[in-house]
Amino acid sequence: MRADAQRNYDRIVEVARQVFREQGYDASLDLIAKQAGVGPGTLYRHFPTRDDLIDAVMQAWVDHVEETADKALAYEGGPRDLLLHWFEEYVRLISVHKGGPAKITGAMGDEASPIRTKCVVLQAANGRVLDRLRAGDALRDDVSSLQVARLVGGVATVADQSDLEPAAVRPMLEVLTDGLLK
Amino acid sequence: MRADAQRNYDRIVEVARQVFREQGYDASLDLIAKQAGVGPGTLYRHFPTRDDLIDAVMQAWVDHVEETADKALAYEGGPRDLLLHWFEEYVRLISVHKGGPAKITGAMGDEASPIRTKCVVLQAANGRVLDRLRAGDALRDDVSSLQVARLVGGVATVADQSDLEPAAVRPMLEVLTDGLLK
DNA sequence: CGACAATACGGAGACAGTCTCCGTTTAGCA
DNA sequence: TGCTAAACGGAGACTGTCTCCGTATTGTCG
Repeated sequence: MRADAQRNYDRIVEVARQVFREQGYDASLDLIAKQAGVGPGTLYRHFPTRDDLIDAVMQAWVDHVEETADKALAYEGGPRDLLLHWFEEYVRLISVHKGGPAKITGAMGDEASPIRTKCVVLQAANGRVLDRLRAGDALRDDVSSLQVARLVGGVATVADQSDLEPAAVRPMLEVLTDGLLK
Repeated sequence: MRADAQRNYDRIVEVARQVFREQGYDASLDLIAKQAGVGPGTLYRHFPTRDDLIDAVMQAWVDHVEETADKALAYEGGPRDLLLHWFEEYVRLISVHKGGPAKITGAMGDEASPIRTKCVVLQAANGRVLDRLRAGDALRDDVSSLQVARLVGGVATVADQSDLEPAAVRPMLEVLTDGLLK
């Protein structure tokens, strides 16, 4: 990539991250281009679709996901607390941006989604935690990791769309936890 | 209301119902106006916001909700089957239109929502079923009916956005059911 | 019946967002 | 330094939302 192209690419991603955080994922892309000091054409050449831009914005986030899963796995305690704690982290992770839960959970399992890579990372992290529980024979065995991701994603989506406090989300996650453990 | 106004109102609702079913709740309103043979001004005078139109479209649906709850309550069997059956019906009810689950579940608890009346009806129906279970001391008592509605709504939202088959939704509802019963 | 408010209509157009095309500019190599 | 491929960026086409206001219709009252 040419130096100027790289410069603009980075600039756009940086601005987009900020704007998405402030206004949600449906912010105007032309506005992002303007704030980044480039024309709309430049933005659309680098990121043909909105999802492509979102994908780029989330790059840093990926590392954070793995780290969070590591921490959750290091947790010493019962299965219920482990799972509940992980679910809370999971919700927090996918809720960094307004509209994020719906976006991510909707793309989960969709092979063709532009943000697929992010979903894979998230699913891998979730799978690691669940496998630990499966190893201890604590998890009911008629649900897949994908289904669990969708269940928790569903709670996060509702919480996001209804502007719920974390305190209001917790009991819902408890229900999930109890429903998932043997 | 003047006769011609009434005529146009009915016409718009009828067309909107069909278009929403085909294209989802974000279909173009000007297009609905055109198909109904009226100007955009007329549509927007009758229905200032999209939600107002959606609300009108859902009027017939309200009756169906109550009826469905009645049927569920008439069910003879264990709490688990009763609850699971009701949840499946609930998901079906709010999934009549693409985007419906998110729309309805997001509005739940929002006093100012234009589709609030619909949510109230739905919550009342849900409350009736849950109260029956509470009477039999079968339901965990740290969750409200609203929280249950959000949990099931979350599953429906994810299913809607990921185009899941009913068969894929069932196990998720089973997890909820098991998590909710004592 | 006819006239006159009151009510309702509807389309032109302002505005905002998406996305593309293409003439212009620039980077980087020879 | 000169050349070419790569990249830029903005004008503008297109689509959807929503409003304003001149025009048309309704229904009532003398």
